[in-house]
Amino acid sequence: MTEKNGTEFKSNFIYTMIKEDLGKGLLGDKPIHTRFPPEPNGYLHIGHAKAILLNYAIARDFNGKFNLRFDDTNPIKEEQEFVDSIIADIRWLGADWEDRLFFSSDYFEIKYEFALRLVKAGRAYVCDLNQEEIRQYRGTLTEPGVESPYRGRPVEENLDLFKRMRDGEFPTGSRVLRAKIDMASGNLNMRDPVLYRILHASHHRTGDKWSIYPMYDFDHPFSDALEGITHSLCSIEYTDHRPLYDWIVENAVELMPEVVKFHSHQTEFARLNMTHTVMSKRKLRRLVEEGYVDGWDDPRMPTIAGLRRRGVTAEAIADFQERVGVSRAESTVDLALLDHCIRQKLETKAPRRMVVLDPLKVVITNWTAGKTENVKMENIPGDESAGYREVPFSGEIYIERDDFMEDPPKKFFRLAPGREVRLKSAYIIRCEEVIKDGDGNVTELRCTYDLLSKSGSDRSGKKVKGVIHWVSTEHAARVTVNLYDNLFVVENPEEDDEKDFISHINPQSLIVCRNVLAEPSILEATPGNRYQFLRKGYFYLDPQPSNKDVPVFNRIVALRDSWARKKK
RNA sequence: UGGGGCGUAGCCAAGCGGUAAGGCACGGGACUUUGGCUCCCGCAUGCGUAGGUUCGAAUCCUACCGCCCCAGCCA
Repeated sequence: MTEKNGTEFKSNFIYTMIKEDLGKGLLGDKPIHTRFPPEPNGYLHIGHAKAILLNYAIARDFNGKFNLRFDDTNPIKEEQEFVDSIIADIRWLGADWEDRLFFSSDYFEIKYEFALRLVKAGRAYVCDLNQEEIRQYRGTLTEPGVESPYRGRPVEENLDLFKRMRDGEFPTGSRVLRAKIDMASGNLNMRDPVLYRILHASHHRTGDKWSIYPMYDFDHPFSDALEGITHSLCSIEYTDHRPLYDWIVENAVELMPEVVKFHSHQTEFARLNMTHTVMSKRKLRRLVEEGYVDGWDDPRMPTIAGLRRRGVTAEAIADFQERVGVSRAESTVDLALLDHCIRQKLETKAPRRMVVLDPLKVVITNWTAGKTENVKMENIPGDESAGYREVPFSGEIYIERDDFMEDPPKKFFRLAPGREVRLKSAYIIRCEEVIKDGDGNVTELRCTYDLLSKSGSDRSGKKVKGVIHWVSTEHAARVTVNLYDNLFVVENPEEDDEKDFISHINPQSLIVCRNVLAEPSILEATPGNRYQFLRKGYFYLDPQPSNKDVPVFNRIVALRDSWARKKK
């Protein structure tokens, strides 16, 4: 087993199936070929990432090919803006389609030819029933359908009508082309499904060339077969469509032998759901349109664009995808798993910085007035190659407000009256006096430091349990920090059908901290930089802040905090 | 009441007739100049339920139960 080739250790039903197909020589010398088929009508989210990375990984692991093909058969819903964002997102994720970027609409002409041949073969007919009538004739879940009165239309008449549909002679919605299959089938998809509808609409790629557009069930299998896709993966809800998929491909192989030589097969797997978020396009759109978030790329959104802007790495998403696995069982993955993957990838890569989010002033009373001393800090613990930096220390600093407690519980080992704590990479200080304002709020701590306790050359003999971060007041840089948290307070915002999912939004999903104090080296941050703010979490320099004067850092994910958990 | 799919730990998920992998979460401990990281330990006499076949069943058979999807000229 090697790192690059995952076929040995990835144990899921799809890999198993492919290995069997390969073992049986089912593909001849044809390489494994997958595809990701997005409809350009919205932004991609992490659920799509699962599909993208799965398809891509299969191609990579089996030395096959991976296509990107836009399913653009409905001009009314689709836009160029979305093809651009989808391409950018997939590229960022690292899935490589090489030179195989396709559009379903590229094949409109050959598909039309296929439709013609179906008609000639007597397997498709033009139906004049209106939408409502078609619905009624289709029957119900428990009752069989009734055959359309146009089902027996002669081939020549069908041919004539279908050509005239293409020529734009008839109004939108007035006629459709249907497959002649089985109106009594228990599977509604087989009750003479619509193959083409009349749509006088301008398409983002073909313009006004067409006035008929193919339906998914006709278009998708044919496009797969045309591209030589060996394994066509899709989500579970398409399971019912598989007989129709096969019907189309079998007919394509028979009727279009000059272009279709391979019978692709559809395999379904469960789509990804995650706790504390929503994944449906409709709900995500509502969040954007009703202003609950700042757009599709808001860092709280589960969109690829949102995750990217938050600072999540593509590497973490790929790791997440592999850990989640693939199966046919409906599942909702704990967001904590994604958080774990994010932290794990950043642990050894993100340089450390000291940043105080909620400051409490500390004056060191026995420090020489006006003196500044530089202390040396490692950028990444345990990684010499990441180097060191100098951080200025002085007699007035800020520490995190919650690193002090006036009346601490037994296991609290940070600062408290009379207690000692180490200032990271500097000295041990003792809290001598607590200063409060008129309302009893702590406004300042008076401490003394131990000259002998200097980090790296400690001769004090003291052993303190607590180590806290700090920032020298005089040298502090000011930055803005966006603390992002789960968008929803409940695990499953969609659980209750009665209650609008909006009501579960976390009012604290974004806390903006302005005038946050940071060690001066933070100003060296350049776009794309990720840091660990000591004891706080991983942060990403926002690539597109609204205010360019002050750096804005987005919290990617908080550090694990076993103290916070213990407190509960 | 038709057709299809799915039930293995709190959440994912291997397992394919030989006696329940792994990850996350959780609990405990060690280490620690990040209450981080790392490292140990623990965590299903049990695989939706009930029967049956078998020397042996999560795996095979039967019946039941529960959840999800399908009646777009959306994908």
